Amino acid sequence: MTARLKDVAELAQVSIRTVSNVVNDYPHVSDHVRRRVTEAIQQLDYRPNLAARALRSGRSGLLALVAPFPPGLAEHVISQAASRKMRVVIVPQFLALPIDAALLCADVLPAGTLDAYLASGTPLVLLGEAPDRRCDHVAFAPAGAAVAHLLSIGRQRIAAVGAHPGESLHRAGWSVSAEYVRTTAGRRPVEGYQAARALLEHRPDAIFCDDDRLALGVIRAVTDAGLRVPDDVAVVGVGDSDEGRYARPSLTTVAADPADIARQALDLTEARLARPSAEPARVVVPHVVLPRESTRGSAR
Amino acid sequence: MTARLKDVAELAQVSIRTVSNVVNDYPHVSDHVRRRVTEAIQQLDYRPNLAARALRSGRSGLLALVAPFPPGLAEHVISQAASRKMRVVIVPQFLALPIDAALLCADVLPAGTLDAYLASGTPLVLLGEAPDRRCDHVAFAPAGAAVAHLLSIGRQRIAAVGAHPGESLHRAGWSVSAEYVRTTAGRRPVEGYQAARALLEHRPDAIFCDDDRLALGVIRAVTDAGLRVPDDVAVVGVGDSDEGRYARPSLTTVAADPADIARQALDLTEARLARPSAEPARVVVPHVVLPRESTRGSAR
DNA sequence: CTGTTAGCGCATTCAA
DNA sequence: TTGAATGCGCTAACAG
Repeated sequence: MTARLKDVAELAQVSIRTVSNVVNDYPHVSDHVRRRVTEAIQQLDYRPNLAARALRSGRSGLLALVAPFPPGLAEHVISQAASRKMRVVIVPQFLALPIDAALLCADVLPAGTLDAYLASGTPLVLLGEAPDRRCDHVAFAPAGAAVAHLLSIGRQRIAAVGAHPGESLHRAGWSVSAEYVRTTAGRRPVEGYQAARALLEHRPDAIFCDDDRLALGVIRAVTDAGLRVPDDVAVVGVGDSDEGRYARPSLTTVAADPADIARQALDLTEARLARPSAEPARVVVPHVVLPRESTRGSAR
Repeated sequence: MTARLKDVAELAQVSIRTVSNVVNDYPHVSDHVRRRVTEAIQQLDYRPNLAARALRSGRSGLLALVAPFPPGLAEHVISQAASRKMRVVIVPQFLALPIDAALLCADVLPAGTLDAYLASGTPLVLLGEAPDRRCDHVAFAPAGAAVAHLLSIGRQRIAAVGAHPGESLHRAGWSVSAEYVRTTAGRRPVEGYQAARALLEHRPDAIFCDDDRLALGVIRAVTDAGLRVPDDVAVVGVGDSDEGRYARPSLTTVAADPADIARQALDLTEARLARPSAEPARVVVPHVVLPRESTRGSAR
């Protein structure tokens, strides 16, 4: 049988309340008592029942990252959340967990899901480009920087692949005709591959992908078509993934500091939890282009 | 104010018990009543409080996948779990969540963590090679198939990179000297890259990596060293990742059917939950080599 | 087939 | 600074 607060209290000869105080790091416990309680906890291998705690307190201390969530970013969110006494879970959909808040990548949300999530009443922080006035938002719009980089290396016929490539480019002040745009539902390489095959018929000299994994498929499609990257077609991704860095050619990518994104997202989350009815906030995180072989010529 | 069972019961003019029955799909509810209750639920936007449910029932219906967990496998576990009325969360560490069971990739566990997890009393299912007699286990040992494949294409000086490369090869009946073995803590491409740089001094003609992501770094290291893949050095990974499939050269990999692994793991989980004190079980899932360019010559 | 009710383990209000 | 007692929302045992 698993130990309860009551068992610890009996062993330590104190009340339940005192044990609770110790467990939750309340200040007003005498050192003597605290030690006795701590020992009892050890001895009984007491672990708080989180379901009970969540029920009673109305808070679970859990922050959900809704998949798909970039692993490189998740890493930072997890480590920073720990120092803020929040624990992180990654959930496949917005499943009914007793969570305090959720982080979502706005750009890959299927239509309509955001409404459903909002209806749940759970505080939401959106990451990415698509703006939504109804919730907090860490904004990150890489298309502009990507296009600027491609223009700077002399590319003219810039195509785009991703969730909302037309809108992204448009916001970046760059308009392209429809045949230079391919929308993908997900961000797997296979989707990039297929999109690129279609795109290549129109002879772009550069392809911007709103995710590195898409870009890896794009590179393969370009080279399979007998074209060279970057000589014939330059490719830019987003996110600075490990795989892109070690691909051949290595992938030029647009990225923000993931620690920065994580910090902003957690700041917004904490602020929201402290003041649930505050106006939705929005912060913009800066990003940089990391030029690699896919836009500047192979190392050999 | 969020609606409770009681509110629904009042609106639907039935008892709390009946509402609970409807919510939990108990059979013995008349259609008429069921409809009234369902409408009340809709009208009040009632959502069960999962903390309360977990506290009361002692079960959360949650299966945790402990990260790092291969995304391609997680996908199958998630979809299959849904049809078994289990929900899945991915947790960064074995954090104190009210979970019913956890799936762990055995080969990447830091030493000592398994003991800690076992001590928690949570049912555990291990996936991978490293055997542990204390818990259920879906066994998968790709090294043998990888080595056989490399031998079949005439390779002799086979090196290995991964979590326990020496042991893996040894179990596969293939012994290598220490300079052909590099152990990595994680499975990121950078670790494969560094391991391969060291390995290349000893002129292997093949490198087996116990994970595709490692292998991508290895390929880059080999080509950066001015050697060709596969002509000079063949490379084999494990896991059939999307990135490996679209890399250049595309990555030969050893993989089991992820749907099969997921099914076995969930079968073991369900059996364990049904009979917590049963003897630990072990199932072996078959795997196949998927030959691609990294062992058979580039497409062009 | 449906109503009534007792706790699950904990945080917390009110006393002391 | 600590103790006793209440109830969070729900499931399930018991009753009808």
